[in-house]
Amino acid sequence: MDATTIHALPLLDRVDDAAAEACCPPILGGVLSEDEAEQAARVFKALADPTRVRLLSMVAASADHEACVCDLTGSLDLSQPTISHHLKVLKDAGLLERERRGSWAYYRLRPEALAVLSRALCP
Amino acid sequence: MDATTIHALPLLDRVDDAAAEACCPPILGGVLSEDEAEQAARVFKALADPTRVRLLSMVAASADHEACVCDLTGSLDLSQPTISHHLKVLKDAGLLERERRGSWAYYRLRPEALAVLSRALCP
DNA sequence: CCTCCGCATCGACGAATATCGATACCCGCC
DNA sequence: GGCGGGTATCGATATTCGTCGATGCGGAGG
Repeated sequence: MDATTIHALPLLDRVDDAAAEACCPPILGGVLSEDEAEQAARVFKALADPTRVRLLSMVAASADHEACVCDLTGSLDLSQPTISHHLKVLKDAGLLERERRGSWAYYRLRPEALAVLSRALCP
Repeated sequence: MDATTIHALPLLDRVDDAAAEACCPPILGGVLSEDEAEQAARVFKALADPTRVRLLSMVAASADHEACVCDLTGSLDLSQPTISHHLKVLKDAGLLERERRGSWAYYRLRPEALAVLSRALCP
């Protein structure tokens, strides 16, 4: 029920240990089923907003690929609830992971997720 | 004005001839500007719908990476105008290109677009 | 020229989404 | 235990989006 542990990236299921050469599973690996398309679209939907793409790039550009929410809210001219909402969307999509450290919340990049997406699109 | 020739992939501008080793320009290549994020999100938005992801995979799985509209409408249990709309979105995003052949319209994959997207996400 | 067929556009409508202010939650600190 | 600062959630609202039926357009064939 809670999306804290379950990320919307079942595409990962296709990437087992022996999938190093299996470059293009989803998009170009035959016609996708209704469910597969739904799962792929869910991740792309998380990237379908300029603010979220920018947030992702900010986290990726930070040290250790992680950033505190307070830093992000200060850089984006949007209200704090809005930033928090976008970060939640990225987290639920499996692109970021959250960790509380003291009073602050840090969001860290999940490079595997981007790798899966990248491989899914390679021609 | 017309989106027939102009595709929404200025990301291609970053991929010049000497960019073979420049693996990750957009997302992970530093903080994106407002405009860059907007352009990236525009392409992702085209992939943010299950029907469109499926259409793309169908075209990609077809011979010569192209498919006739009549084939696609027959496979998706959606009205013909809806399919036509989704194909237009994919075309305007630069992911597909259209060609009239006789009475039929063929949509062909643009592998460069997928390659750009793939490189943009690689970690 | 008229008709049929494949496809695109238009107008409308319901659903989803981005955004905000207000408020609740969590945690270190006094 | 109460306070205060950093985040998340809630409720509301305006905009965007997916879908459809109806209609327009363009080419092939009688």
